Amino acid sequence: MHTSGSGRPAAHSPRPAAPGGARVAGTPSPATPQAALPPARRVTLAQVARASDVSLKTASRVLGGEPHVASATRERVLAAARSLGYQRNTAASLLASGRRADYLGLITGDLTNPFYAALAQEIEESTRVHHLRLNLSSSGESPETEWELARSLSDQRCRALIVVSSMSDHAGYGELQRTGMPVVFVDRPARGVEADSVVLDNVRGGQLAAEHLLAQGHRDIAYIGDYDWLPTQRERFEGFARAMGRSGAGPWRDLVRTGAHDVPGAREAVQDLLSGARAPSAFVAGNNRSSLAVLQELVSRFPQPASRPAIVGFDDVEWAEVLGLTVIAHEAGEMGRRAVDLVLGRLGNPDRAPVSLVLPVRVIARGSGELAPPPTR
Amino acid sequence: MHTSGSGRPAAHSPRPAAPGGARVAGTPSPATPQAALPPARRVTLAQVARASDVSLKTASRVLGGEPHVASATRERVLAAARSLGYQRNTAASLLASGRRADYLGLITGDLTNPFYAALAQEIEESTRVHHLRLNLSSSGESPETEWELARSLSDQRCRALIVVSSMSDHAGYGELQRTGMPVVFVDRPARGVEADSVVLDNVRGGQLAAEHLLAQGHRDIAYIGDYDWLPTQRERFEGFARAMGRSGAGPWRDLVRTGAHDVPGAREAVQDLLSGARAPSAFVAGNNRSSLAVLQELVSRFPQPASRPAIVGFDDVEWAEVLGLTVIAHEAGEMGRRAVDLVLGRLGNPDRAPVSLVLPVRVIARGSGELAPPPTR
DNA sequence: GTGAAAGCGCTAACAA
DNA sequence: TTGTTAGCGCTTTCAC
Repeated sequence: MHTSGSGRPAAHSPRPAAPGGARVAGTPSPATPQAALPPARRVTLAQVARASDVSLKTASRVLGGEPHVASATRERVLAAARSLGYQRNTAASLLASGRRADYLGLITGDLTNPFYAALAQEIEESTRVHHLRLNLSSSGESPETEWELARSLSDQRCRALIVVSSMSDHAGYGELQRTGMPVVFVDRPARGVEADSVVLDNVRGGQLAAEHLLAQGHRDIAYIGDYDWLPTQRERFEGFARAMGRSGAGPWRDLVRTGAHDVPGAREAVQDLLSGARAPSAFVAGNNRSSLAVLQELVSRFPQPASRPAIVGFDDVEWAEVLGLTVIAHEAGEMGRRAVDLVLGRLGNPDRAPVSLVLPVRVIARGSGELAPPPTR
Repeated sequence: MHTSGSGRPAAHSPRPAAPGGARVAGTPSPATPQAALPPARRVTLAQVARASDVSLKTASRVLGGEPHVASATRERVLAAARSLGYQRNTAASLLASGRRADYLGLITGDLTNPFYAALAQEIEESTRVHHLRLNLSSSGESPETEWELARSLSDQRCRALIVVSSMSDHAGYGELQRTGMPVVFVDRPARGVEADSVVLDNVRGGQLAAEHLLAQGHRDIAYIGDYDWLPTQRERFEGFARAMGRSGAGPWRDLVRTGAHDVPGAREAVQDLLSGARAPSAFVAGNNRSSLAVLQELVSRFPQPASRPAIVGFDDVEWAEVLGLTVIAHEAGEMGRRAVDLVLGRLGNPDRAPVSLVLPVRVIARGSGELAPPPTR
């Protein structure tokens, strides 16, 4: 048996041709070779009809779940379909009927961000309740990829689309809407197109975070934020700036670091701040990645929890509780449910005026945001 | 402006008809009503052909990216397509060509589990490299939902399927394979069907966890595990049991709690153990959910880190480092890449013998697993 | 309750 | 380089 491993793998080896560290267990070929089976030609409705001695149309009725078929006939067709291994050809069905597919499309930016994962999960569940499926895909925050995915979904006659968009202009989506596909924007508002959207009250979130720390007596409050083009980042920062401006806390802008989308990037920003001339006594983290980055850096630099700078994070992720992290929380799940409701509402009433929903945020105090600044001032 | 919120929402209100806590910002209707536009009838290739004064076939060639078209003709068709807002009908295209769609299907069990999220992310990226899209959906660990999704994907003539299966028997997948769609099983092995698979060396993982704690002198080692039907859980437990059995650590089976899939469930199990007659001095957590649950419970019961029971978790999640959690780690990303390689390999060579890959695991020591048992024994 | 014919929008084969 | 013809597998009329 192999050993317990040899350190981290070569990062992203493009095509691991050789098995590398993996153990290959050649499955012994059992006695049922699949070569004996017919070629990859699919069973068609016509074959089922012939086998059960009915017309094509009757077979179609049965397999399409239509009424007005004698139950004896129905059973016969069903049996034939089962024994032949019939699988409906969705493409043909869609083409003939002119209907749209039975799934919603969801384009998100990053599967591994727990916030989007929670959102996707909730959308999935809401979708299922309405007897629709969900086709989830990720743009990797690339506008080009996003548009490609959106086009592809539209070409596939997807029923409706929910998008966490990384595009700065959504005029192109108008083209898709015009073919009868509702589009709902989540987390980031629609720009340049009339469409429904659900977003968070980000301005208020940023403001609450700053005010919470100001109330503890902090003045040197740092802000760690995401990409500057992200509407969520801009709005959260706007709220932060508003509260800081009002507070008279001095030249707070020196302690602002934005543009870091992942944990390593944000961590660098924190390191930079902590080794700067004016070390902050508190941090506002603009999302869950930066929250984690700030925590990692603080924990490693300040072994005693009580002596650490304060921090208010964003997004109430699963690990926030155990780390005693004060956060600006919101309901990702609620956002998902609302998005599905909007999409279905518009499916039922395409001409309804666009709706923009703004969901509330709130502070959850867990200790990290209630630490006082050091007395030596 | 509304206040900062009013506690947690009513859990899963089925259809939030009224706006509730959300602010509705009615978007002012701009001057471009979309009522003036033509109905939702799509532009067809025939219309593009007519508009650019070429045959249907030539238009098809241009829009299908085929060669052997005069560049002047090509431009003319492209221009017409653009100005008419042509969108290819994928269903018709697939039907006529008999090809399969340009995406892989991935069925996973739980979008919000960071392990599966990382897996999906990597599969997405590997897939994109090969100019294919990814259609991700979640079964919610329901075998029925999984099969429905698999059938639907197959009916849509999805190119190939990667599954984190919650079914106990996979014979049904054979039917899908027979129509020419490769199926690869990830994280959980194929049962009852000949198919490629990539899994972790779970037995060894469970064994390493137990041995690590035994080496620190622990004897009262608890095990917190997932659903008993999960192959990963069974194998991890098997490894744990093997190490414990060899160790002569007494009646260790009393300290085993399995069947908890989510954090609250696992947390209950930990509470139960900690208030039992024989409190464990160490924990092995069978996955990242139970790791978090154990940590939450230990942190809340034992304010001093040094006095806490030891813990070795499973899955190297993002928050493990900041919490000093010793884990059994593996490469979820590697698993994803291998799965895509297998799927593409089989696409190129359908008759190749099934391959089973087993990826290695290893211990990452971060402190929580190196705590000694209390001296009072 | 059942069936015949037409055609959804596109591509494959072949011809010109 | 371009066009013609014949379907792909299904659903929709509309008849019986």
